[in-house]
Amino acid sequence: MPELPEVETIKRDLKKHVTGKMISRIEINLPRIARKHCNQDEIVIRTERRTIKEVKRRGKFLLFYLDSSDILIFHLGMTGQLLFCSIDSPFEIDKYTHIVVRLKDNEKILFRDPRQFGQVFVINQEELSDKLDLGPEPLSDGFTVEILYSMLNRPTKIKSFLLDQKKIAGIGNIYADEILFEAGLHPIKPANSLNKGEATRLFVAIRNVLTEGVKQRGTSISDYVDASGKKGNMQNKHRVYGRAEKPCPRCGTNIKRTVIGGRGTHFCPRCQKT
DNA sequence: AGTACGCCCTGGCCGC
DNA sequence: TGCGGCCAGGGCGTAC
Repeated sequence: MPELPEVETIKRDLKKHVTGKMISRIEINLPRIARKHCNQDEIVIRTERRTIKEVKRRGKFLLFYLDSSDILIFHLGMTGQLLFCSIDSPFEIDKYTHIVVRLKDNEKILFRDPRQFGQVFVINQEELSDKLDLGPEPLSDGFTVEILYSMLNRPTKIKSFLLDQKKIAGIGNIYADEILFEAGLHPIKPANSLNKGEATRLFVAIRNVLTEGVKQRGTSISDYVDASGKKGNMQNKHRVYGRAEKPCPRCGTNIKRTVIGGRGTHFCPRCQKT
């Protein structure tokens, strides 16, 4: 569910609500969510009575910088949600609420995740680049056509390339399909077959589609909601994702669905060239 | 070392 | 109404 635009939306919401606030205690009800990098007891100990200095995003990870040199990190997997809970915006702690981050005045951040693919862990700031192991942020100034072009040096299908977090951080299955439609590139096209012009089109499409996704506050197809529990609007703007056998908005040809790298892939067989 | 696939889970939807 | 089968936006471990 949550790709860069969704995590960015949640980050902006939580930043407003929790920056400068102290974590009284974290409760972890499902150990498997805390299986990576450190165990659940360590997470509890290293976050207790720590103040949240900053909230940031890196790829699809959400980062809470603490007043120690530690960072509390969440990944939402497929169905994860982070809900800010207060007197004004109460949320029920249900069977899918695996983590409760308790703040003062009965405020809380709830982590819900029906499919349990999410993760939580605490690492030191110095371990960040090592433990997350991500490619560049596609919306940052540091990401350029030249950098993108230099990474397109392998015969991997371009769709798989876009999904590889070590290449570019934050693109998931939905935005990958939308980006390739925007760029007019067939998802099976080998990455190293793109010429400079095609790489430029891909670069522009990555920026445009992700920026529009953030502007629309993300895509809500099933589980995704922001930190207030509200749905995004980007699903209404999709041109290929989830539109198999419906007409292409550009040429009218029926959109096709196939499977690439085990993921459902939607494309216009006429507009998108191999 | 790079790439492809099965698998981790649960819920929703479709067809019988 | 019930149930089996299939689908799902992510990432990892394993096998080449």
